Amino acid sequence: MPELPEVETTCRGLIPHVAGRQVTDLVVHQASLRIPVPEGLDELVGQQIESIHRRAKYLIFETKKGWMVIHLGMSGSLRICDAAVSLRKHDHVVFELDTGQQMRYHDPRRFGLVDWTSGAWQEMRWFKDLGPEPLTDDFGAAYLEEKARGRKGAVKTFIMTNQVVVGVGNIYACEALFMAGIHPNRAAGKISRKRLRVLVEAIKDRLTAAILSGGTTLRDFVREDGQPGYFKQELMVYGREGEACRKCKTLIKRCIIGQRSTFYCVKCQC
DNA sequence: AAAACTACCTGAGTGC
DNA sequence: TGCACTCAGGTAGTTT
Repeated sequence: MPELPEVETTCRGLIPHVAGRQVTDLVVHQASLRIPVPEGLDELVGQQIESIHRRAKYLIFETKKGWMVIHLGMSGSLRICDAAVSLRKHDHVVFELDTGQQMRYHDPRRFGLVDWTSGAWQEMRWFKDLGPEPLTDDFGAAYLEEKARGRKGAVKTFIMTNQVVVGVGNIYACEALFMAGIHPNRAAGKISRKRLRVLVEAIKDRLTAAILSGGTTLRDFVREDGQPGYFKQELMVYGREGEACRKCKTLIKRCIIGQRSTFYCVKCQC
């Protein structure tokens, strides 16, 4: 999926087109997503989108009547286009706006979700056990050290755990660990506070840089205007198995950690 | 409590 | 050209 930078890119791209606009109609072409698209989503019709927020990898659309929550799963995207543009396969939910444009939720693998609540969004099950946002001061070395204490599992799995910190997926976990010089398989609880500080800064740095590049497009991700993100060019290890390390020329290795492909440099990371 | 594994789904790529 | 197979950005839920 879209990890945090891709969701943030989508959020920023949607705001000029959607914030302050009214949703005049809504058509669900495929309700069978990660959870069924709820009936209550109809309440959105006639409402003005006051603003769009991001929490973790969730997009939150604010109206006076309630909140729509969208997660892009592994292959989802939200695009703005003219109503005349023909629908594509996997355009599952179409939102008609009072500008005459449409916002289309597209998701081949259907791991994403579209949800609605008339209560407080924070009370929804998606937000119950989430850790801090990585780009805020709530996420720091002291916090991470406390969380890591006693953990014997791989640090890579650890930083990808949403109860620890949100928004770090497989790409940016690999990239941040490379930048921090930490081997992805090292036990989380056995990393010094000094190195955790470096890791925290590496996570913030890579996520921030990726947002500036409009995210990483491997296959599916596109911004609201259909353009790809350009951070792929800056990847140091992800997807580079057998290629030369950009720092030391050693060939990049791939292994499986927590069922996920993991890329690292044996010389730069220990 | 934490770690390990499962399930959800389509499409692209590879090897035969 | 077709078939069988592997792999892919996430995460909630279940089992060990």
